Amino acid sequence: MKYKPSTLNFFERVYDVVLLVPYGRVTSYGAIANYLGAPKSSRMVGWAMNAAHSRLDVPAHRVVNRQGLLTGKHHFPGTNLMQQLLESEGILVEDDKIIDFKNKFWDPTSLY
DNA sequence: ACTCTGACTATTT
DNA sequence: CAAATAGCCAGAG
Repeated sequence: MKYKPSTLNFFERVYDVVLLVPYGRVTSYGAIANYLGAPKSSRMVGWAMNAAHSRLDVPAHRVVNRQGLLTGKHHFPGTNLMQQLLESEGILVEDDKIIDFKNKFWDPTSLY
């Protein structure tokens, strides 16, 4: 079952996927984009996150780049809120990088 | 319709 | 390993 390639729900889809991220786990923009069927639109995911700021309470802190770096931490209020949020979920972060990222990584395609 | 931008990623230097 | 480059796509002015 394929989704419409329309960009109509692009942001909504991103929000849905982020909301599906289990507690104590993180995912990457690319993974979300890939799940949406647009592995090349990873930047759009980040863009959606930017818009998510004005949207629902999207746990954007659970979304990091492929290296496990908290690239979007500068978009959060405060200086290290994102890191604190992650640490409060049991995710260790050091130097803006998630420790044992590979183990904490959650891929939406794993839902299958 | 055109141009610029960006919370990315993979590849190359 | 760090920095630079190119590809990529959709939103905003």
